[in-house]
Amino acid sequence: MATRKEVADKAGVSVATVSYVMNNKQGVSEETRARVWQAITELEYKPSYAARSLKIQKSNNLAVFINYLGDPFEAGLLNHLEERAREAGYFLNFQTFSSETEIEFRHQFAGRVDGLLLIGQTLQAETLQTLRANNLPIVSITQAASDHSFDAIADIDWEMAMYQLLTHLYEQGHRRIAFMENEHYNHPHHYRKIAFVKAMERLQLTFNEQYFLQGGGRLEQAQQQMYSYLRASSSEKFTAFVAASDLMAIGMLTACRQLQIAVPEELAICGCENILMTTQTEPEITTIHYPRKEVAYAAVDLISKLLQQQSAPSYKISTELVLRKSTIQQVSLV
Amino acid sequence: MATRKEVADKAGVSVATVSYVMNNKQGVSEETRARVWQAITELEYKPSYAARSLKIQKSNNLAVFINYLGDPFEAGLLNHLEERAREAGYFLNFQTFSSETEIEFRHQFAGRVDGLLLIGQTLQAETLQTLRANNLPIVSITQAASDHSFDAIADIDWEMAMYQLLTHLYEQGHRRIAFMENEHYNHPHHYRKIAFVKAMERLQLTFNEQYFLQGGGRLEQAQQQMYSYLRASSSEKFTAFVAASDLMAIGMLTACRQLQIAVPEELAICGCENILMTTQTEPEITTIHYPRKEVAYAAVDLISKLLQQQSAPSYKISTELVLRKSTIQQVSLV
DNA sequence: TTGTAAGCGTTATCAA
DNA sequence: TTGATAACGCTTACAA
Repeated sequence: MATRKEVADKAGVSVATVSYVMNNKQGVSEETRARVWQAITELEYKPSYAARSLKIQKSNNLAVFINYLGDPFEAGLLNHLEERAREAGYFLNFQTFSSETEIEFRHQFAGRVDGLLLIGQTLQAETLQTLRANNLPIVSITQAASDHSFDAIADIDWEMAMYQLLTHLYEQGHRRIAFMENEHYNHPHHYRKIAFVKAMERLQLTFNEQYFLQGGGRLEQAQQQMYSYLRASSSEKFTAFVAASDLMAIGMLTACRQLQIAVPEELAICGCENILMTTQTEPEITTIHYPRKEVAYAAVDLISKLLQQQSAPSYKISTELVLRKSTIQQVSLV
Repeated sequence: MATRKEVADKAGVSVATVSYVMNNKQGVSEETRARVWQAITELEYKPSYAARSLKIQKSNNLAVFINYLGDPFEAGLLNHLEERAREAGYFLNFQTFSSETEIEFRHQFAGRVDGLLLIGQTLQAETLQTLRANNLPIVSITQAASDHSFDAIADIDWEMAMYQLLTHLYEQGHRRIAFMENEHYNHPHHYRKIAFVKAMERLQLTFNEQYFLQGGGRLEQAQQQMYSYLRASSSEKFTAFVAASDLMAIGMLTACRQLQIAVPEELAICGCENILMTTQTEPEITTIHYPRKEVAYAAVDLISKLLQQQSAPSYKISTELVLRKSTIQQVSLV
């Protein structure tokens, strides 16, 4: 790799001039500028990121805390995050986050990234403090369950969305509506449970802890839990299930097929997110649409602003229900 | 952020000594070592990555060229890559790669990452040359279609696997076997087509260009192409389809369901990779198992070795077929 | 319009 | 066993 010094020598100027040219500063004569560019091209000179970072105290790297790349919802979000980050000149470091590794984790980022993008995780107070001390702005995509204030949040209006979804089920005649949750509290799914509970209360529907199955956010576990639930003989069964994620909804649907439970006739199932796979199942799955591209772009824009000391108000949009066969019956239950 | 100088002052030693302690060099008295550690802890000192990178000319970052994060196969691979990279002390930069951006792309990495992890892409000769000039080792996960030699490759034995898959179809009575390809040549799917062609020849099965449908690697396109194919009236129809990816196989299955074509009775469908979703469809999909964790770990290990100037021989393992209902009939076609 | 030089926070060589 | 000090390659006053 050619260095700036070599370019300077070749062009017969000082190193400073090379910098001026590289950074498009004005006050350099056209003639010198051309000569310097020529040398740059010939030597295939590329500035050193490390040196530049050290000097300006910026890395142009952003860390993204992910929960599980095997979830298509998250992968889709990351896809768009990366897209937008590139436009903005950032490199992204994807980091799988879990509570077990949180403590060693929190010291990893100072000086290595300029900011953090979370996906609905709940951080320990001390982690938050360390990150703050290192002057790292934090933007969360999707609301975390605990409300420690990040610098900004980009999300949909979950309470509204969940209320709409439950209203739809209510109109279809459902009264006993259960929820497949993700029992890990520091996970974006957890806030969806909170929204579910609020919506149930608002509709004055009864529920208790029995109404919550633990799917762990994973398809396999959701499928297995649903299977157990369906096999357990119980006098009063639920008539509808909301899953905290589409992936879990898909697992539940498979459990129903295995046990020959008709969906939606015997049981309605719906999810959150609207991942592509919900259109490939039989029946297709009713869900809450989560506009991944829009939210991801907003999140990158927010953190860009924060890094330029601009104000960055949180972004929260309303969204739509996607009604599909898994909750729609010809004849209502009522 | 405290710097090394502050630590040195606080501990009453020189900056060099702090470095010795941080890097666990021997030759420092226990007493000084303790004093320095104390200062480090109290000041919450963390070494600066940028400074360190500049000095030792290493970033401990690796770039990963991805094709499409929306494909669960790739996302799964990345999940394991990240896992292993973390153990090895690397941060990963995921970069969506496409031919359109390849030219600007190739200058982005010098000095910013220590090496590259590809996922079956085919690079232009000049890109390869630039990367080489910058002394970046390149390891490819899955074989690229063109055989420019990377420093190492971690993959399964596609030719063997595809031959096994076709043999299975052959034994089920199929003779007219088509392939849903990904027409983008610089993509891992492309090598699977090559393996398919070889296996067809080995089994002495006839085929021509009509035998290839273009699915673009995406579920939506595969579904649509399959739909068109199925609707087009043709005297001689294929009896089996191999898709270059499971995602495309799923799209094809949906097209069949939409047109009420029975799988596997009227048409057999199978894929490659064995993503989780192939167990959630009706019928479940026969596929080639791709051990993502194993291959991903191997790839990170290979690049680690290369970065330590150790020899790193390519890794190629045989794999297994996963037989499921989408290709298995009670009564054979023969 | 261009050059000089200090400094970013490390590592590592050489002395002491 | 420890301390000075010269790089690493860049940015940016300030000087010329």
